[in-house]
Amino acid sequence: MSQTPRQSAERSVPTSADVARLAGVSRATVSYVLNNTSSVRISEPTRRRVREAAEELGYVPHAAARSLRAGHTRMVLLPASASSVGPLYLQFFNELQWALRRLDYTVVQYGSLGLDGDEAARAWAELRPVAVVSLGEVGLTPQGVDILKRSGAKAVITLAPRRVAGAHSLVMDQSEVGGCAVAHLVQRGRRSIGVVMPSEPGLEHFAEPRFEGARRAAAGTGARIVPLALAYDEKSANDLAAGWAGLGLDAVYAYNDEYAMLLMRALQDAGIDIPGRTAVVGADDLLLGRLLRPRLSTVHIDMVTGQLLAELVDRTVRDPNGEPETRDLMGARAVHRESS
Amino acid sequence: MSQTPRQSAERSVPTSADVARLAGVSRATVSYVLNNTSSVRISEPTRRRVREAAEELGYVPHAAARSLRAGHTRMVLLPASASSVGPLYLQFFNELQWALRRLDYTVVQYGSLGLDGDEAARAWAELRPVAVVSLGEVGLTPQGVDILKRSGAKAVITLAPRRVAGAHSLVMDQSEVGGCAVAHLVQRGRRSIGVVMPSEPGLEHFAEPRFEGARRAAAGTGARIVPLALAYDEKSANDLAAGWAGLGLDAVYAYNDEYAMLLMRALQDAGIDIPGRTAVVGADDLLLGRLLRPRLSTVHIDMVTGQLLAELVDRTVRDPNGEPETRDLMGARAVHRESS
DNA sequence: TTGAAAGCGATACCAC
DNA sequence: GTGGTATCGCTTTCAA
Repeated sequence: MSQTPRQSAERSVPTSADVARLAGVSRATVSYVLNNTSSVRISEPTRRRVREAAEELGYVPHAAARSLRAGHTRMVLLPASASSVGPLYLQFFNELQWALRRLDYTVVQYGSLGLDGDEAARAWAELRPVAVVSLGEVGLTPQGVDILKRSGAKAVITLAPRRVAGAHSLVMDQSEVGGCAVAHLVQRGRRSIGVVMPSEPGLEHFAEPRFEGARRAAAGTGARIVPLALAYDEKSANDLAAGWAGLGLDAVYAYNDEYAMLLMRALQDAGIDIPGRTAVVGADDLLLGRLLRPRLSTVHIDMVTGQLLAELVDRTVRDPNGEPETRDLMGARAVHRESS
Repeated sequence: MSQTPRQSAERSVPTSADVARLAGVSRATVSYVLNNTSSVRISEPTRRRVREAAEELGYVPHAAARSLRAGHTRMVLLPASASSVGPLYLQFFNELQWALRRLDYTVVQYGSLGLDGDEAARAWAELRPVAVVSLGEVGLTPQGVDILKRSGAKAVITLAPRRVAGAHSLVMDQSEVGGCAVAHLVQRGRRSIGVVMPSEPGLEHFAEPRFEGARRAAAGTGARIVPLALAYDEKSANDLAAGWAGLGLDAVYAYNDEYAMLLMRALQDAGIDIPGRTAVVGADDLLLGRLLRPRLSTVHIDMVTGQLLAELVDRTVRDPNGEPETRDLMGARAVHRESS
């Protein structure tokens, strides 16, 4: 190989041994000083010499070495939610990161796009995270949970629509969203209700439970539910709107506000009066929905706060043998505006 | 402390030594088999025994130990972009992750919310990433870059509005966006142009260059530029609209499509004709902007593809001593619809 | 074809 | 107060 890096300056990465040498002390002393170890008293001059040496060399401790020695990490791994991030999730994510860092965890998002459930779990396990908080982007299986636990994860928490065996499942029951929307429409006298299913991949985990919730809410009310495929582009919306009359619907729950805005515009352009002829309801309570005319009715989702979840993570890490709680952490309520 | 974990089963994490023991071979053999080391021939029966043992124990290699031994990682660290992620960034991010994983890198987003530049750089450096790709969420200083390089990062790449000394700076010149918008407005005969500055923290890195670009585009045309603070809520928009007449503006460039939609609605509600009395231009070319009436004019941004950036990362990792290229990777063009 | 052993960097126990 | 040193899990050279 011609890759011998001899010419490059390639000043190698300083280690604690380098710091020790420069400060004229042992590596142990360096460790004590830099970690403020309280069980040992180091004289002030020594401390200063060590600190200065570390500063001068630009010493940064090696996380891998440290965690190897320690036998555990403080890493909380969040599978990176690629698709399906609305502003709601984003805010939640930020809160969670904040709160976890305050609890002295290192928060790392791991890009798992295109890995299947168990591949992903293995990849995560290699990093030996102390906790994994999955938001349901990757289908975490019971085997996946087992892999993670066997590799030392103290807490495996899913915020998925469905429960996952073995994990502390915090179910965010998406079906409530669909349920609220349809209950609202039924209550307002609608009986023939379309439910938009986004064609975009990755949204099924959310769309299907929402649809199920819609179906359940309609059961026994005499209302019928019709699934409607819709892609997030104007053509798809116009096609759907063009055949609207033939569907015989008097209302539609459009998965979320963005799809609802798209569909509502197409319906308006097709001459369908809203809410007169067809009522439209979205979900997520986006600001933009309020700007439409008529104003978009929606389902407001109360998300668990990041703070709360961070505390659960911490509690579970400290007592991993507590009973996995399966709690529902999402509240949903319909917000009536003008489109329904 | 009463935390002695003696009662818990606490089956400890399997290591390669455990696999070796179970398979009746040495740790070296285990390593050879599991890594498909080609420089050494292992008999097929042995291979199978090792594989089965690993499977049975649920063995997952310890990334920290491996990289400690190897002296380097394949980790590409992306500071997690907390605020300011539009759908545009999201797609780019996903592309980048995909492409990097295809090149056999481990992509990790590190939540750096609330850390200042050098703190953040030190935190990242602890993980010894082989590359850092910053999208400008954190103010990466030349010192920060130095810390990273000293800790072994082969590539430090910024996609920031501004150049950062020492890094391979891929400038995404946000000022072009503002420039395009204002040039478009001037060309259509507007001479008194408001430029929205979002009040939300974290957006300054984008908003300021965009504003600068706007100012430059107006210079010498006789048009005047007026900064307008606007928060992303209805009240702020209504307040701004209420005083609109007093501002004497015939056009506004609203930072991006979302702010533009918000402001446009408030202006319409205040009885301002658009585009007759005031033209409105956004940026990002969101689908939703096309749904408004009048349809929202915007600035379309051509983002560098994730694939391209991934290749640059890989090239830089392989040849860290190449000249840091400072390339502009963003194209912007105005899209005229109906609001201007 | 397989095994023994050194060593990556940091920590914490035990001597001095 | 401070210094030697064993150790964490893994890879890889050298010997057998």
